[in-house]
Parts: sequence; C-alpha cells; structure tokens
Amino acid sequence: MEIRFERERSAGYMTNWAARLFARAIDRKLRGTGVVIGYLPVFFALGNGGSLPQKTLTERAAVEQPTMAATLSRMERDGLVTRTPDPADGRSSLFALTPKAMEKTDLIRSAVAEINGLAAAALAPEQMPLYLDMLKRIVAALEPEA
Amino acid sequence: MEIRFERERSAGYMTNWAARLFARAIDRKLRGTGVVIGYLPVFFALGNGGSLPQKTLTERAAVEQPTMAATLSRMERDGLVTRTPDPADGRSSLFALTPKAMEKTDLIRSAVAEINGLAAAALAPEQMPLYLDMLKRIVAALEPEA
DNA sequence: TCCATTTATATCGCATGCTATATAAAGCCT
DNA sequence: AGGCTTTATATAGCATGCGATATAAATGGA
Repeated sequence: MEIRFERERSAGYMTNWAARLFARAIDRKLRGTGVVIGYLPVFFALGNGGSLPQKTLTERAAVEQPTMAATLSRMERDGLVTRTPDPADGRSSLFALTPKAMEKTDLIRSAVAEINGLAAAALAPEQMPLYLDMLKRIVAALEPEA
Repeated sequence: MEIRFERERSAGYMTNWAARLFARAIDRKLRGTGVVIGYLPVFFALGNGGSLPQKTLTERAAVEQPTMAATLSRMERDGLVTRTPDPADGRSSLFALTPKAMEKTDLIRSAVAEINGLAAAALAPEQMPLYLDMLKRIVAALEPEA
C-alpha cells in the first residue's frame, strides 16, 4: 500500500495527475485573459460563429448537464456568451459567442497548441497519435454506458 | 475550431476526459463506503499503519497544500484520520488512519485494481506499461518546476 | 540573544465537476 | 382533448482543486 509503489503504476492516478497539470498549464497561460479552462469546450463548439443549445454543448464537452449549465452561467456573467430562447422549443436555449469572446479565439488556440506541444515533445517522436488512441480506448471502456 | 475535430486530437482534453471517467468509476465503486476519491492518496500513504505530516501527504498526492489540508479536514470529520501535534515541530501535525479507516483498505485496493483493470483491458495486451511511461513523461514535462 | 527569513498549516474565494432533484415544455397515446 | 412520459434546463449540496494570503513556529546569521 506504499504510495511510491502504487502511484506510478496506477493508470487512474497518473491520468488524473497529468490532467491536472494540463489544466494548470492552460490556466496559467490564459491568466488575465478572462478565459478559464472550463470555457474551452464552449469556445471550440461555438468558435465558428454558430449557435447551439445547451444540450449539444453538454455532449461536446462530455460533462454532465449541471456542469455545463454552471459553465454557461459564468460565461454569460463574463459577457462571453449570449443566451437566446429557442424559437422552435420552449425548453431550450441557444448559446453563441459574443464579439468579445470571438476576439479571444486565437489566444485560446495558441495556448492549447503550445501546451499540447509541450506534451508531444515529452513523448518519443510520432508517439502522440498512439497516446491519443490509448486515451480513446480507455474513455470508451470507462464510459458509464459501457 | 470544430470540437469534433479538436477534442480527439487534443492531449489535454482527452487526458482530462479519461481522468474524469476514472474518478467517476472509482467513486461509483466506493459509493456507500464513506470513502471518496480524494481520500485515496492518503489511504495509500498511511495504509501501512504509519504516521506522516501533512507536508509529506501533500507531496505524495501531488496536490497543493490547501487541497490536502481540506481533504484531511474532511477525513478527520469522517473519523478516518487522527491529527496529532508533532512533538518535534510545533508547526506540524502528524496524521494516521483510524481503525475504522484501516478496515476499508481492502475495499479500496480492490476497487482501484478493478478500474485500472478495465482500462488495461481496453489497451492492447502489455501496453499498460507504455501508457504509464507516457504519462510519466508528460507529468515531468508539465510540472511547474519544469 | 535578536531579528529576518523560511517553513508548515490554515483560511478565503472561486472554478470545475458530480449526484439528486425540481420544473416546465414537448411528445405521444388513447 | 387529456393525461402520462420524456426531455431540456435549473438548482441544491457537496467534493476536489487551485491561487493568494495570513499566522505561527523554526532556523540562521549578525
């Protein structure tokens, strides 16, 4: 039960550790821009200028519904998204990035590229696709439906 | 900026996704036992029956100091650890698992083994060491000191 | 010895994520 | 049409994690 033994051999522990470091690195990179890591999936989903219901954003981000609801509330508070009633469905709201948010997309893109680049450089050349494939398999195996 | 494009190619995104699924799977497995995922590093560090200062637990868990302080407070509240003043250093507290906590170590061990096993089964045979090695490299590359 | 610095914890404020549950609109079936 | 079920969102409550800052004890040097 020694941690020195355990942690470097536990896929769950190491994955969590790496994930926190990714998040911290991105957050540091974006500090002062008004963008935080939880906003990124929304930026990626709406960055083409389109408009999507909360439901779709939830699926794209692969988070639970209340998580996305809270994220969108913060983004709305920060003036980054607008919420419009869906004319075709009274239950649903459509979200779009504001011009203020659109101005930040380049910044985000380069921050993400830089940090992912750091990770890629830590692997052997050409190993990143393998890493991503392994993650995809693990995600599929651990998804609640599975 | 399409997410369908982006997310499966972003190491940060996929790592975060897998990490959340690991955490959820463990939490489900341990539901009703009074043990939650944040407690695991403490269980692993103290599961041999020893006693360690908060500082050491923080390092073993690889979290920031306030995070470990909060985790230990919750564990203390739940009757899982005891806090003893360090006789050798008035600033420091020593933590140990309670008997109640010691009874849960087998449960935890098997939950962790099962979920890590699910992940291992999703990879090609013998690929888990490679996965762990990649994570180790990424962690080293993204650690703030680096 | 005394003071400045370092170190170990504590605390505040906040973001991110989850589960459980409530509410309101839409759909469907009789 | 009316009522039951499903679906989209909201809200409450909590855990986990971070950065910034405060406090108290230990340490090291003049």
